[in-house]
Amino acid sequence: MKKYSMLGNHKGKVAYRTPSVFRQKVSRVVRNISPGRTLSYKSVAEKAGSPRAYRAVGNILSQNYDPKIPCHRVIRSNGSLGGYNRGNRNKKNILKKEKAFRDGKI
DNA sequence: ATTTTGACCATGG
DNA sequence: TCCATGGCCAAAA
Repeated sequence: MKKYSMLGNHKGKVAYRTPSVFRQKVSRVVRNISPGRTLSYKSVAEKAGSPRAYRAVGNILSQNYDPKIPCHRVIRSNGSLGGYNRGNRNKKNILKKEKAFRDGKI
C-alpha cells in the first residue's frame, strides 16, 4: 500500500508525497485564485503564512497534478510566466482564455 | 543527519 | 534587457 497521501493525478501520473501543513495551505490559497486573476509565487507564500517560502511554493506546485488546483494562475513576481507541467506555451494559452492577459502582459 | 535541488526573488552591473 | 549572484525555504536524495 501507499505510505503517503495522494495529491492528485494526471493521465496516470500520480504524485505521492509526505503530507505537510504548508502544502495544504498553499493548496488552499491557489484553489481560491479566481479565473482571470493571477498571483506570484511570493504572494502565494505570503498568503500561506510563510512570506519567504516562495521557492518552496514552486516546488510544491511542480508536484501538483490535481486539476482542482489552478497552478497555471501562479506566475513570477516580475510578470513572466514561470514553469508549467505541460509546457509554458500551454500555460500562456490557458491564461489567455481566462483573459488574464492585458496587452500582452499579465 | 547532512547535502542538494528547484515552476523563485531582489539587486546590481 | 539580459545575466550573474546571494538569499530563501521545504522536500528529496
